[in-house]
Amino acid sequence: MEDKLLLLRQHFEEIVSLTDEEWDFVQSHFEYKSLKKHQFLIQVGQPVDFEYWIIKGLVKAYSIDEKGKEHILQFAMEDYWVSDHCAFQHQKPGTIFVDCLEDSEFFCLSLENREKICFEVPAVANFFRIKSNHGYINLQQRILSLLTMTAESRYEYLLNKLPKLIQRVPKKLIASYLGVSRETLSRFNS
Amino acid sequence: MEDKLLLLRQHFEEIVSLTDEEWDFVQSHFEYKSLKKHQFLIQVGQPVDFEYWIIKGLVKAYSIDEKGKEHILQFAMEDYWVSDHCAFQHQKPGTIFVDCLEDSEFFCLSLENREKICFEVPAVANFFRIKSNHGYINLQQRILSLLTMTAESRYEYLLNKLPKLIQRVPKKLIASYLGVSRETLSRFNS
DNA sequence: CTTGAAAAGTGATGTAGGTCACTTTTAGCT
DNA sequence: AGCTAAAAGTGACCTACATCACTTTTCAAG
Repeated sequence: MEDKLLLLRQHFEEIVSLTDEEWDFVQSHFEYKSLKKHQFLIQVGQPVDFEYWIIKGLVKAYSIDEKGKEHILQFAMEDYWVSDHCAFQHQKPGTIFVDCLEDSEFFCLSLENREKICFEVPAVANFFRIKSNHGYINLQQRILSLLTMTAESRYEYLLNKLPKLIQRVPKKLIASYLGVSRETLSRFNS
Repeated sequence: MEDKLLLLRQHFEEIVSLTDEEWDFVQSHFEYKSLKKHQFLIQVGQPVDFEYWIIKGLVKAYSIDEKGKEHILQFAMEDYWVSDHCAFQHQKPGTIFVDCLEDSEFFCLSLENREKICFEVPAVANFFRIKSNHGYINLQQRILSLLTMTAESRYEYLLNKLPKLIQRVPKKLIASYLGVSRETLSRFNS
């Protein structure tokens, strides 16, 4: 476990500096969790008690429309944060599903604990501020890509940006992330 | 000007508490700017020295594709923050345009000053953290709407969510925000 | 190594929404 | 009030992509 916590510390220290005492305080507010492939981290209608930092593994966050079709909001793997941020922030029931595409391990942070460490250790508030800002920028890029690009160029773009991801995820899920049908995506390569 | 700064303080205090001394310190790091309709706040290729809190007015943030078509990332009005967050954060040249749809006034915050007040006044770091988180949640919603909804229902959704905005913005810009052509949008009402 | 299920590929056909060209309406300036 | 330019509406036609139905390939579990 120490090695895993060290990874988390490194993740924080990529952005802000923490003293050993600060880190001891911070790390004591995380819980550990591990799940097998196909198990759910978050489900629609269930409480969302945590946001999760992924130690290892791969998950998908998605919602299901009236027709039963899956729409993928995010893939998240090692070193990513994932949650139903909306439900988590407002402590409401989940609005999306998050489940594991591979066996996965997480460090879990409750809202109460997050606010505690943010108000106790300013560097942590700055860490989350900067992280959140990066996330915002990424989503803006994705919106632009949905507005400006064809399905095919969105696919090429993703191939370049996250080649590793494509290896680990079935194409039909990539299609659902790009907002295109499985069949259409399949016709792109050829 | 005092009244305008008071508005800004209220904006901060909706989320965090600040002492008078803290506020004095914080407010001294903002600059005031005012622009007429059609003037640019940010331009592609130009330095992005600030992020802007809108005291009054309305702006659009957009990019222009190879075919010269405009794609609107965001409308922002009173009490909103706006910038080219990506360029601002990395101090790179602008990647989008932001211009005024109405005469507008802003408080401007440089990156240096933002980091200064965030590291000096922890409440401010928490303010931006929480704000940024809200922004992230909004963008996620918009991505979901682009993935799951038809152009028509996205329009209806927007009509319900921001009726005031529709009054102030020409429909062709709404179309560009929704990712639909002007002509198609025009056929929805009828 | 086999086998059953999930994933991927493929053809035929349907449709939401785009594009182009033109008309009508609205709104800002002098 | 009168004029110009931008905005909005509309018809005809086009295309990217969806959907459906089916086949082939891949892969994991016994």
